Amino acid sequence: MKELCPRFEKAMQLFSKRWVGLILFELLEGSKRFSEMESELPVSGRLLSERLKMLEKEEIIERRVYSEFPVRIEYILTDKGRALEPVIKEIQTWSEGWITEQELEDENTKP
Amino acid sequence: MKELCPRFEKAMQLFSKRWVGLILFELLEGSKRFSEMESELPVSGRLLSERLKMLEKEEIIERRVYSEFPVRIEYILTDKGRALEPVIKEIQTWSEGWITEQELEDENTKP
DNA sequence: TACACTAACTTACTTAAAGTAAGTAATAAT
DNA sequence: ATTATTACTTACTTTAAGTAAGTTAGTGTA
Repeated sequence: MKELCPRFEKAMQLFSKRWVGLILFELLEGSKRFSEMESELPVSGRLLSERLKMLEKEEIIERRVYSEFPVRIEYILTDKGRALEPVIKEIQTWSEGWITEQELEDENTKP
Repeated sequence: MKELCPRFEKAMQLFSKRWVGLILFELLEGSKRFSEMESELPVSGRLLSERLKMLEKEEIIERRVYSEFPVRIEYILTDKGRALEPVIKEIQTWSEGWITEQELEDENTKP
């Protein structure tokens, strides 16, 4: 196997984990709480927790704890995370230009 | 659950399938044969076949059959597929700017 | 005619990741 | 003591990914 760019491979490994793109999309709007993301995305608490932990480890997001009642925890993008904005923007642009109404309908009539 | 852009969601669904990004990266270099991609990427024939079929269905790639001996089959990006170039480029740019040597080493010493 | 060669897949099976639902921890108000 | 609230965990089921062996179609060679 030929070696392709290992940095690109690593980045794709991140992106190809489910929900990562949508979580980043959410956080580009500003910092969010766990429960906000849980209600805005069709992701379960279990996976959201797992992904946030991973993104924190990768230093793409930061977890901020506010000792109020009840406890408030906010997730916010780091510089490394904010640097992903152009990627998300390009995916948006592409999806708006190339994903047809038909394709979306097919999705919705699946179950 | 709030409805976020369904086109963006659909696009992320595509990207968050393993190997899709790397297959597109390969095909941006030009048309490729099944065996070429199989040897250049650490993906098995089973999944490569599955992903190519999916990308063809999404009209991102085209499958061209040349009746030679032995049969030659080439995969090539459609306009819709080539329109993904900026996405791939932005991921490359990000990965070059933000993925550290350290992170890559950690990966390699995992097993 | 039979056997071998090649590229491009398939099929059958194992392992890992994702989805679901119920449960826990910490804190404070009643 | 009981309830409320947020942010998770744990245990379990289902789906997707990984591995390896097998199949198909068209030649070409003995």
